[in-house]
Amino acid sequence: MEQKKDRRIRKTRAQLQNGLAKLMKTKSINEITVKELVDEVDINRSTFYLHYTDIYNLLEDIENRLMDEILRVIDSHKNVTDGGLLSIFTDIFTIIDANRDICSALIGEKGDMAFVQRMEDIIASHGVHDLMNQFMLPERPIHYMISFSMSGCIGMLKEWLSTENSEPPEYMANVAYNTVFHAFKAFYNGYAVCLC
Amino acid sequence: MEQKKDRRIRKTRAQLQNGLAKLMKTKSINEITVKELVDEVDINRSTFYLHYTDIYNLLEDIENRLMDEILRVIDSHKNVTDGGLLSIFTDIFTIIDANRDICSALIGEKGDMAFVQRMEDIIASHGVHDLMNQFMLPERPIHYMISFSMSGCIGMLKEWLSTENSEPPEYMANVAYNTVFHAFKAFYNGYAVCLC
DNA sequence: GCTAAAAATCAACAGTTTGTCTATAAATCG
DNA sequence: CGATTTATAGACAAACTGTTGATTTTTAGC
Repeated sequence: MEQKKDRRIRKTRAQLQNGLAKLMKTKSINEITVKELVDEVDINRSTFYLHYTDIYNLLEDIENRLMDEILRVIDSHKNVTDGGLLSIFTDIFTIIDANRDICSALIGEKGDMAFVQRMEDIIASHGVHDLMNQFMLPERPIHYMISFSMSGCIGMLKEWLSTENSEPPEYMANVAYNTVFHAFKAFYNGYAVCLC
Repeated sequence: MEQKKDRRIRKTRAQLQNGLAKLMKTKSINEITVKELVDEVDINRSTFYLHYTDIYNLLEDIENRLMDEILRVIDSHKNVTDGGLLSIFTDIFTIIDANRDICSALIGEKGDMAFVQRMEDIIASHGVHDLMNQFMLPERPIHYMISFSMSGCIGMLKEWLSTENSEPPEYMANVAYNTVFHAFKAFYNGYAVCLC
């Protein structure tokens, strides 16, 4: 889809994206001005407006790149029948590990809730069927269970990103998968006695 | 602690806080200017700077009010020995229900990650001991489990706030408590066979 | 390599918001 | 009531914004 375009375009946008990621490590997104960013990466301010409308539009572009990457890898083995959720988790943790800087900014203290929401939606829409097939669960309260699990995974992710030299992506994918799996299983078994 | 101060001060700050909550329903916090807010509530711009340094400082004040309210209720029955987590959940869901407008803004799509983090920390620091006592869990991976559960609760909260005429706070507290409880229990039972 | 096209730079512009300042009017509490 | 505190009003320089037009540089395709 995305044409490769002019080399200058690719270079400029990469500079701006990396520059924003760098600035976001020192201050929150709302404090970052266009002028400050273009000074940082030594690009003319007019050039910025040639590509983006404002800082948030640039951030959107960065998020889209990440999302595209994740979606592409997920799609690449969607025909795998079993272990769907585990392999999706592995993919996501791996990609995030490769983009640690920007991801810790996006998911951290001064992060972007909309991005987190998109992440949750992706996991939910691609991974939940896997669990639905294993447990026959009633429609109603399962909604809360899904929200719980997806946000829970983000929480693990957040914790993982906040520590240096942390566990490898594969380990994290395992922990996340097992936790969600057991949570669903417990929910399934305990549903009749504890809820409603 | 908080002196009641002058009536004018209370009135002005309340106006600004309500005005921001109202504006946050239509646009994200970063797009809201001081000028726009004072026009909305018909207060002189100089007056705003008499109380707050900027919009984010005002938001901080709002969050602090909420946090104080939650902490006060939690403290009020900390001497209760059992069912600690459940009663904390009930308190929190009740207070949030009473402040639905501002809470859905803070936790929603364009919300404030720092606020969410504070909420998770409160639940974790006040409610986790309750679970620790019931399950003897190893120190290490339990950290991820705690993050998972706390973020999971926020996820439920988010889902709950996003729907009109939703379940009563007591019901939600029950669902959240049971989900966390069973997740921990499953984690405890399955730990040896599934992780590490 | 040459050339037409595209992109980056530069300087300048009006418009807005910001934060601070003074002086003045109004409201509060004792 | 009267002293004190707070809100208002207007003005100010400073910074950032978003756009424009003219110019230079780089690119892709032949």
